[in-house]
Amino acid sequence: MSLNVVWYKRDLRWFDHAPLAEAARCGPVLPLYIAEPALWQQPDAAARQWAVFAESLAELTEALGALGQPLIVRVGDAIDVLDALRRSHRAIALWSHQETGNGWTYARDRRVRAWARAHGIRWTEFPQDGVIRGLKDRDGWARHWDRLMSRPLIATPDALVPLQTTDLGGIPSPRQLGLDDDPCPHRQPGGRHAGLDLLASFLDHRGARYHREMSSPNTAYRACSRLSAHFATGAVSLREAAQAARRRLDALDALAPADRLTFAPALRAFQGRLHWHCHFMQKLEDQPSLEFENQHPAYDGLRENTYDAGRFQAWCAGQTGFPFIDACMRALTDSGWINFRMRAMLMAFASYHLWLHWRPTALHLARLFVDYEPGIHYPQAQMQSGTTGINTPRIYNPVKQSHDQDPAGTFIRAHLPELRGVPDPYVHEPWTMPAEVQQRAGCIIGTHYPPPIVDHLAAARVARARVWAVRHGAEYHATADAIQERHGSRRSGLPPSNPARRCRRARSDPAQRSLTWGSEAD
DNA sequence: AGTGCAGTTGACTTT
DNA sequence: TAAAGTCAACTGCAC
Repeated sequence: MSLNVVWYKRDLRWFDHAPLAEAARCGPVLPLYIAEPALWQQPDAAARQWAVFAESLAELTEALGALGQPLIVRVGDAIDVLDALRRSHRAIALWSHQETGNGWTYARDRRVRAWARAHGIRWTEFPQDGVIRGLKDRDGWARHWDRLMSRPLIATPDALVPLQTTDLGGIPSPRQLGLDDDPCPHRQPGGRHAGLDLLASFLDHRGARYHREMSSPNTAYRACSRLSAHFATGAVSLREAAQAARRRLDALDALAPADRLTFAPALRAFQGRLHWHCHFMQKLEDQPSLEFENQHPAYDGLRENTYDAGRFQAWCAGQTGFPFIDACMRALTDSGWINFRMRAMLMAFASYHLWLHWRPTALHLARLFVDYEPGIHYPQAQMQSGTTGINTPRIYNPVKQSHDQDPAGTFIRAHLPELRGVPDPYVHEPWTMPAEVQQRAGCIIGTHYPPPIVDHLAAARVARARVWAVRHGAEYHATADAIQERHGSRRSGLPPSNPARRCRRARSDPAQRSLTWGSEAD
């Protein structure tokens, strides 16, 4: 009988885990996590993400140990580790989830596939999160997702046969993986228990006004589920969250009408976010080049040659002179999380107002997100930069957003101590403070806080003109229609410019408007 | 009390 | 998920 190696990647749980359950039915299981230094040294990786993984791994090994066989942890290259197992055991079979990761994990999986084939090792991969590998056509995707999400959750094996393994290995430190220091004082904890606690409190009370409170960073930290980090590590399965939300929605009938009336739309909004989470991952699964290249090639060359390192530094440091932008960036740096709308604003501000190419800015955000999910990140980064070809460019006004989302300046003052003394009328645009008010506020513009790095109205005007000039170019629309056909949601998105298809679209489902970026299934 | 006008609001379209 | 522009309906007010 062969030894069944369950290769954990970003599915660090023991419940609703198909590879573990199937492998356990076939014989003895060796649960394995390979901490790959080369992966953690990629430019999108950061120690804060590893910290969440490490906490999840600690719980995983404890839980598997209770079943009979703790997790075995190895540090090194995946093929070196797997090949060592192959050589020390008579026969092995490999079990895992399919991973929709970045280009590096995609290449690693192809290497492992070749290695497995060369040695006659069976590698069984299970789909995760409703992402379909080798998808030819987006039609019917939403129905497929609904079907997958309503399948029964997979039970944890009753017991695992203990192996006579000499060395379990330990969870490596960030330094062992080559990670730099990455202080994140308000990071949320990793691990399945923390994830299940969040799910329970979100469905019990925190999420009651989710759809209304997700947009402002003043309310979002509490009112969003904050499950995104746990979906990224796989400590909680998307399906168990979707089914818990479903059950909660069904149970709302017992509530007083006043509670039901807000909670029901909130839960439906949450379900929508879970759907969009996978919708975006499917995009990167279908087209891994979205991590590196403009989705629509007509935008090639638009920003590449105008890159301004000083602007990039100011944006990264939360020193652009726009208080709301800077407060969002500093809150994100401090906690590893910010709500979807502010992520979109930060990205759009960098791409439009500062005219920075999305690659370096997307990598910076990736390193700040404890819930970094490549399949959501790159399609979103491109969408907020106007390079997809299928989404209308949306340019956020940093001052208007400030008034809308933080009218009293609470969030700004919480994260920009240098602005605490600035009176209300100036907190959104401190550069308009007269000199004597600056004196009294203890905030001299140019000394304590920078003047705005750009004239935001003029910068938005120029950016809009540049992007629309590309859209009006010859050749643009034929390519855009092809992209819509391949990637566009069948529920929403721009109507194609082909009139025949526009008619067909008009009869399809009502527009589902919310989208997700990491978090919001957060 | 009706009319004309400026300014406002909201729905809808365009970029 | 944005913001600006357009247009029509509406409001307050002077005459």
